[in-house]
Amino acid sequence: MSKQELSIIDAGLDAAAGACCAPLACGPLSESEAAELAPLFKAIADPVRLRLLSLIACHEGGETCVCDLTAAFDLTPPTISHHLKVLKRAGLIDSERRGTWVYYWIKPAVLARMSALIGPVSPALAGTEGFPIAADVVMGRPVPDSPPC
Amino acid sequence: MSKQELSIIDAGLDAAAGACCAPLACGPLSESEAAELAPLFKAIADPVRLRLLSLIACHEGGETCVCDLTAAFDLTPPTISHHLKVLKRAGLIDSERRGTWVYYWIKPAVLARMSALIGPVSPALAGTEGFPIAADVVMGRPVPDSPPC
DNA sequence: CGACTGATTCGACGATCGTCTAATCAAGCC
DNA sequence: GGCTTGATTAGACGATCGTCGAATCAGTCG
Repeated sequence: MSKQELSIIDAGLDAAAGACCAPLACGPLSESEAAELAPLFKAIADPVRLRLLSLIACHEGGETCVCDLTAAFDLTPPTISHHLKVLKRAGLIDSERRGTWVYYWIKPAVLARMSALIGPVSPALAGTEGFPIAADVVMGRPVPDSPPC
Repeated sequence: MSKQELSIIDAGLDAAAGACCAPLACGPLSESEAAELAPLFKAIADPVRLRLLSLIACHEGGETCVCDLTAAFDLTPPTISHHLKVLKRAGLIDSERRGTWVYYWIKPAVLARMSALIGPVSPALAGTEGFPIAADVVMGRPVPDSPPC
């Protein structure tokens, strides 16, 4: 059930990323692209989910038992379960039941694409192309000098 | 008015980024770090604001008149104004009145740091599904090539 | 000054969100 | 089979969010 959601997401991201070198900074996002991208950011736009994500991401072995996650918060198990569901529906994590316990792991692909969208250029390209934003980041003001695409 | 908010944000980001080489994937976010980071993502977790941001970011000259922005949506001026305010309060954009018109421009620094937080790893790894994030060099981050946490 | 245009603030409305308790499902063990 | 433990689902509640119309503020120009 989360599969087609994922494909939709991927399609959207591909569209957004494929159009130009620096998705956000270059091509104005279309209405539909924005509509597909926004839920991804909404999924991580919560302190609890942000911490959940980082707990899962940094756990050795790459996966984390739910019991370990609930223990890290002052919230009730249902609440944690709810947040995990939100993250999973967004395609940021996946899970599997093994015996009594359920394990969650992170899916870095979507996260990386979100990162690439906001951080104007993918890290790999950054070195070769001298992309604007990385350079003028330091200053508050925009530097209108270079046309990205 | 937005000044102290900004400093708070910067402090939070510095704390989050300074603690470790790969914020999300390495150090489990503290409660307070998550509390300061989440609003940043919430600010862009809306289709309209995402489009606003991209419209401003990709506009030639680096700044955009509000009138151009409202024209790009089916929403009323007050609504656009509201979204711009949200983005500004988050520290993602700034504005200035010049005569009759108000111009907005993007502040790439915060955006770049958000990007670094969620996508701290090279995209090569991102393609492979499933496993954790080897924390390595980040795009813009001045990570001293020191111990990977 | 007074009218006009562009942008924001104010209040109100329905919709969504985050959290909880209670109930249910899943697997292991007496 | 019947407990026990771990995790999720269901339903309810208050809080926050996105949008609007109306009113207000800021400049410009007759």
